[in-house]
Amino acid sequence: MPAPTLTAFEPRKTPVQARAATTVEAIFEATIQVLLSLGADRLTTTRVADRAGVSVGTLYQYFPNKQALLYAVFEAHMEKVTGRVEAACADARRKPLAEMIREVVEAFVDAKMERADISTALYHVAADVGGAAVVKRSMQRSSKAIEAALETAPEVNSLPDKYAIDLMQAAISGVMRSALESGGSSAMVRKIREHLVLLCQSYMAAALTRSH
Amino acid sequence: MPAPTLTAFEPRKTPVQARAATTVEAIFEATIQVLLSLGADRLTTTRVADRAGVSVGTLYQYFPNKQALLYAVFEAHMEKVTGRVEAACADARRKPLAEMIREVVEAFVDAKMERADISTALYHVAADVGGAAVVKRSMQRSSKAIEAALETAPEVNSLPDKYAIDLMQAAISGVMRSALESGGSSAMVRKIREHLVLLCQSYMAAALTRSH
Amino acid sequence: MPAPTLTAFEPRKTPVQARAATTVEAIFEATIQVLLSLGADRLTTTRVADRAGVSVGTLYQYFPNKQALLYAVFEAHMEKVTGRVEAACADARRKPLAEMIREVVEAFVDAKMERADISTALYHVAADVGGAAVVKRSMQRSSKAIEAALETAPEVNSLPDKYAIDLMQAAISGVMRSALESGGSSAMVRKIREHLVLLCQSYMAAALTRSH
Amino acid sequence: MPAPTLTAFEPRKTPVQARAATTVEAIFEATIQVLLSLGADRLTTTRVADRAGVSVGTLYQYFPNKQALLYAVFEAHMEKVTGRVEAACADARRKPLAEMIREVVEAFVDAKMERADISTALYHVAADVGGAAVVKRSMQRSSKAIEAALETAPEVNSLPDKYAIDLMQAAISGVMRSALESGGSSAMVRKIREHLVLLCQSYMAAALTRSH
DNA sequence: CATGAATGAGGTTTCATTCAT
DNA sequence: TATGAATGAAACCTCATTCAT
Repeated sequence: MPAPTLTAFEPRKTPVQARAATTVEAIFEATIQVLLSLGADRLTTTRVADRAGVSVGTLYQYFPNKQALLYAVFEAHMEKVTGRVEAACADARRKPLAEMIREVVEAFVDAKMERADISTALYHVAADVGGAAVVKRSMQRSSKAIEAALETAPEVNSLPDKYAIDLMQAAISGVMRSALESGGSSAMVRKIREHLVLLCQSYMAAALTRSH
Repeated sequence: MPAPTLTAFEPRKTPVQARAATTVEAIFEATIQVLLSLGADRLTTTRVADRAGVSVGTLYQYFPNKQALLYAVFEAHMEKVTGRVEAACADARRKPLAEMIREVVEAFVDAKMERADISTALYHVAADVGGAAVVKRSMQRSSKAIEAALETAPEVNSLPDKYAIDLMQAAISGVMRSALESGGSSAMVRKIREHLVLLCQSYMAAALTRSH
Repeated sequence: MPAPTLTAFEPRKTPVQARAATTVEAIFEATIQVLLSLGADRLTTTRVADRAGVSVGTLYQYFPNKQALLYAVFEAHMEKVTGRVEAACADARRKPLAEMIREVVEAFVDAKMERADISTALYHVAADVGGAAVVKRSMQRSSKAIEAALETAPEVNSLPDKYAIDLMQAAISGVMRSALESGGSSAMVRKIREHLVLLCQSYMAAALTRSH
Repeated sequence: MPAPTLTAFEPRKTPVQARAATTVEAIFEATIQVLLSLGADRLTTTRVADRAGVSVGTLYQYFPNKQALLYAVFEAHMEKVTGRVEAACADARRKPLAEMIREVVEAFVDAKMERADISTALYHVAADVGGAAVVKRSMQRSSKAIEAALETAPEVNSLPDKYAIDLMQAAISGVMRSALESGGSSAMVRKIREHLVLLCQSYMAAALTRSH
């Protein structure tokens, strides 16, 4: 699986006129619409342009190719989710460990669920677009935020093993992905959210105990 | 993501003759080779046939279309992994809970890692092919096996909440996927395996406690 | 002007079935037809395929891209002309110098004029297709043939300066190109042919005198 | 080769203001730059405008379309070369025939070589742009100048056959083109220049003898 | 006058699939 | 049964040109 060259994805030009900004926004939105209604492999640049009410040419003024477009959309989505997690971490400082973890986990779950449809649609896309790199960056940012929060928890003396946090995140992501892909009801989601909190709490407790 | 019709994927004919079985095997192997060397989106039926040393026409004698081929390959892979987990569950009966979980988790990790390259390559494929259904079936089988094992553990009186086991599996899968996609070293994999055991042990303990 | 990579032009596959040979021939012929009727920059692969009575896909089975097709056509044309010159050289052995030159020059002129339309059409094409390399190879072959012939001329003791023959060829080509592009009448062509002979005879005589 | 309508190529407006003249000059220069760095088929109006530091819109204020631009650039180049030849002819009046021819030929060669890169780049362009007409006009002007010079040569009583001069020019052009396209070293160019003088001297001598 | 965003026809190329041999 | 030539819809992307600002 030859990794796509990331440099090829940079936006072609930055809009200077007001009109252009609107256009880019419309293209973004249209991409998601098409993704949701037709799925990743029936998404074509022409269709996106149509839905956005612009011509293909216009689309290509801002994105050098299809991948760049999808990459940008994916990145924006990840940015939103990561932002939420960071915010939750900031809010949770100095609270007891269990509560802290609950809040962070719930923030993540809620962020994902809020635009569940988009999340699901983007899973399909990420693979063909070098999404791994974006995911990695996001995880690193989240990790940093979580570590910083953990350090302020009253029960925590020393940080856990450096893999522990990443692993926790991967576990959460995996569970959410699984839940989203099997299209669980909202009742189910509530249950999963509950359990995910439990999972993280018990794992963190264990990991911290071990790290003495 | 309009789910592909599953009925369309069934193999066109069952290889009754020895020659046919060989051919199908060759096609399977070739598919994986191409997947690994060229990636999912440069995989074409012609290329697979070439690599397998048969003509495209022959390929289409055994698989009604490209999706069916990929679906079959994916299914076979999942079958292998699931089989391993089931075997581990059978082996672990009556052992103490912690040990039981260790063995099951390690079986899963090892099965995935054994053909890590294939696992990774197939992630890309699963999405376009209705892999979700296969995954679901696999998880259900594993769940059943795990439950059956758990019932024999000395410490366990009552089974945990019915979501707990699925969630544990989803967590494990998620972590493994993340590890594979970021191409971790074997040292890292060992560390992750360790932690994954810890995660599952602590989570199961917590979930069982709760279910009283 | 970044020279096109020549390796990219090699035919994609050699026809093994009889049907295929016909197809390739039809594509060649169609290319020339389109070139003549619409010109180089309105030549599209689709149009060529249509004219050839096959689908575009078929065209691409034999030529990896448009350039490869044009390159092949150009090469075939040069091959024909060069062949004629070589034959003329072989025929002219041992004849007096003036006559020898007359025959070679006339062979070249006649070969070009015989398919004057194609020659003209291909000038446009050669540039975009790395034709320079083909031209060079042709010239080298012709040079060798001419040298070999000259050595048998009774008046010639030593060969002329090594640039002389190439230069003579370039002069002939240039004159023919000019004549073809300005679409001279056949009367004019006859006149030009006559003068070209004179030019070459006098130049060769001078060059040989000098080389003592 | 359907000849483009020449009337469509005339510049849209004559630059009367100083600013405009600068702009046009910049566009000319940019065209050549792009031609040299990217080649004829990656030359786009937008790219030229960018390189020239103006907007596409501005470019279209001075040239009604792409062809007109290229035509103008080509014409300017030919104008320079032709001018040089005319000057050489004027200088050479009354000198002995051999010397006269030497000077004219050398002027032509030197003019071409001075901007060898441009010459080469423009060969590619001329074809798509109706350059034949420009070439023809240039040749006619040169012919006139050469004839006028010849009449003053002491050895010349009557002018040569009316094709002779055109043919000589075509020969020179052909040789230079060939030399430029094969990218000869400067040593080689000197040799070619030498030989070209010889070729023209001997041909003219022969042609004049004949015309009695 | 200059700008540059928008247009969209049209070009090249791919590839899953069929079917005559 | 196996073959592989042929198909052709459909995807991606470019670029000359226009026109509102």
